[in-house]
Amino acid sequence: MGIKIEEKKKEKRKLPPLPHARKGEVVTRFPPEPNGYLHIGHAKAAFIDYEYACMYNGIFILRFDDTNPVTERKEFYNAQKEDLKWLGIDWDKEYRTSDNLPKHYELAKKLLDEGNAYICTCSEEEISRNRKEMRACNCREKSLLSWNDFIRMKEGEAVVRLKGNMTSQNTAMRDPVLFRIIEYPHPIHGTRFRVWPTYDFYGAVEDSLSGVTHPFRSKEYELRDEVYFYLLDCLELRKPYLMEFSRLDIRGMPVSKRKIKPLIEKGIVSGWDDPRLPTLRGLRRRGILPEAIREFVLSQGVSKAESIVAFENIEAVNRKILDARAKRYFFVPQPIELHVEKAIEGEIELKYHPSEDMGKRKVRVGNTFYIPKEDALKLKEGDVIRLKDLYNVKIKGMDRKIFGEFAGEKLIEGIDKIQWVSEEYIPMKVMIPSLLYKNGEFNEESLRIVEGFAEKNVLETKHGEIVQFERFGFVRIEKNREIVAIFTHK
RNA sequence: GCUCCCGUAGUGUAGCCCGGCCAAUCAUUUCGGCCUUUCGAGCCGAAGACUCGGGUUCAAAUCCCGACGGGAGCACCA
Repeated sequence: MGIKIEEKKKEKRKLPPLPHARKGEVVTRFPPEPNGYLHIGHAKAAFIDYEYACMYNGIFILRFDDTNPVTERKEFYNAQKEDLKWLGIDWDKEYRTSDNLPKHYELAKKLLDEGNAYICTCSEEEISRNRKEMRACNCREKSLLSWNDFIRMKEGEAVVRLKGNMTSQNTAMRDPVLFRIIEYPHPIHGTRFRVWPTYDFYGAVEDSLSGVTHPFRSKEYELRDEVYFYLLDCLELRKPYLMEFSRLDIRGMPVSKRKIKPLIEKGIVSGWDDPRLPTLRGLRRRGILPEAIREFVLSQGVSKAESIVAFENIEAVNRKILDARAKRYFFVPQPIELHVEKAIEGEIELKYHPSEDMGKRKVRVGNTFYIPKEDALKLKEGDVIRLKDLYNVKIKGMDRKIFGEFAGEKLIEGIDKIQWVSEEYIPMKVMIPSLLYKNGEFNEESLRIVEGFAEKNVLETKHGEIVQFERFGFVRIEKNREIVAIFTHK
């Protein structure tokens, strides 16, 4: 019975079954645009795609939707791949949408030839106005321009539009733009292409051609479903089973690139990896584990219901995973000196973990210690405290420092056990990130710094290692010019 | 404004398609207790929800209509 419960607990989180899915025949895809760093919202999409492919022994494709040369940047192709790998996501195939442009052009000609699309020379404003007024422009029926004319035109002079339905209730169907001209070098193809497809075109076409059976996208595309299927009908292409899910929203934390970018530009946060940010790099610096992100993100499910989650939910998942793995060290915030008479001097051993076998560390102790100010302030003469894992100390008096006396090694029940450092300490700063916004307003205290002394053994940690400072919280160690810790959570 | 989507405890989520076994799942949170040489983890217990109003039905969280609330779209951006 006990075993059964344990098995159940360890069982990995699962997604609900996929409609119309058969083992071995599911193909999913994650299609980021290489124009920025991935954030937790991307992680949700990527995990849903990836997990479903795994669940059905299917194929998972990584596709770079790099069809807007103005915004794509070369460095992000790799940065995004690194972030996905960090999450523990592997893909079976990888390609760029931009590599398929010749195929897209072929299909565009087909649409034009068969009267399902037309070349429109109206201005953006005219197009917008006509859409609002549900009116077709002259280009729609009377244009004599061909694909070959189009590709010789200048940026802004003309676009290819789908012949949808200008009187549709769904504004997305009112002749959406399928191709536009952009005179701007592409990070991969340089000036090889000038005509670029829009999302409505390549999204549907690529899903269909690459064999994707279950494409997922976030809810804001819902209105475009009709375009998606109509286009594929015109092109006589296979129609995948399209599904939508709600975007991830975290209270007090801007998730979208749109909201994060200005914060960086204004210097409100230090960069894309600022630990206050829900970018994958920010979360990583903060000590959030990829397993926790997966667990959290999948717990949100694939529903269309909008929600604003609290960051505590991520922390809770993370804490449980971390607790079993993180080594323990002593860190004393705002240290106050404690002088102990009749102290036992020498070298002692402390366990790295209370229950897991991780070995021991050595600490030299003399008669001088430091304990946290917060604990020191509570002390009165005559109190007996315990230096955790060491011995008891009776408080004799205090002025600037505290004076105490050795009071036995035997554990006394019910007294405070306080973490400490001996004279073998290193000064250390802990950065404490918290929510960027509170009640809708910028939180001036979103990044606090606490100074203190850590036991010297912290020097042995690796850059990026996550440890627990006992009674203080989990932190991730960064070793650059100096050694600092970033607070993860309690 | 118009159109579409969504609405289960403080938070998130299962259930809704195929009405009854739902006096509604799980997690988080909060509060008790146990355990523990950490303010962490673990264990036990408690608190707490079907937005509202109508209708259909023997029976509605589940189906229908309406209201209200939230979100999205109305880009040559995805």
